[in-house]
Amino acid sequence: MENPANVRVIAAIRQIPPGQVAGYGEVARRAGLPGRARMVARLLAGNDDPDLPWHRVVRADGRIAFPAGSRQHLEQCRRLRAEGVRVEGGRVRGMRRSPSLDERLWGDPG
DNA sequence: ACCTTGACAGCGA
DNA sequence: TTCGCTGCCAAGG
Repeated sequence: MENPANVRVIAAIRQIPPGQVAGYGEVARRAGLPGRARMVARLLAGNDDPDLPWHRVVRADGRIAFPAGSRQHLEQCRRLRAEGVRVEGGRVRGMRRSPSLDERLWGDPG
């Protein structure tokens, strides 16, 4: 990792505790790189560290980014389930979708 | 410099 | 909820 940004992202991914998941954008945000979700994806695509909990990174809607049937998809699903994460139909359950900006600002269900 | 591609995200229909 | 479009950033040809 020559780039400090990449280091931040990797660190953010490592910050994700077992049994929990985070979206790409979420990871980027935590790494102090808002709007760099795709960068996280690129980074993971070229990741070579087996210790990196890449399986805890899913899409914002909780779906696994790999196409169903892919070996990587099975692997991620398998690892998540191994940590007690509920995965159904290639989607992670138990993960609350990020509240809308309005809801977040208003803080009221309306 | 221009266009295409990718483990993405948000909004509207 | 699912599908489609748009916005986004970085890398490769």
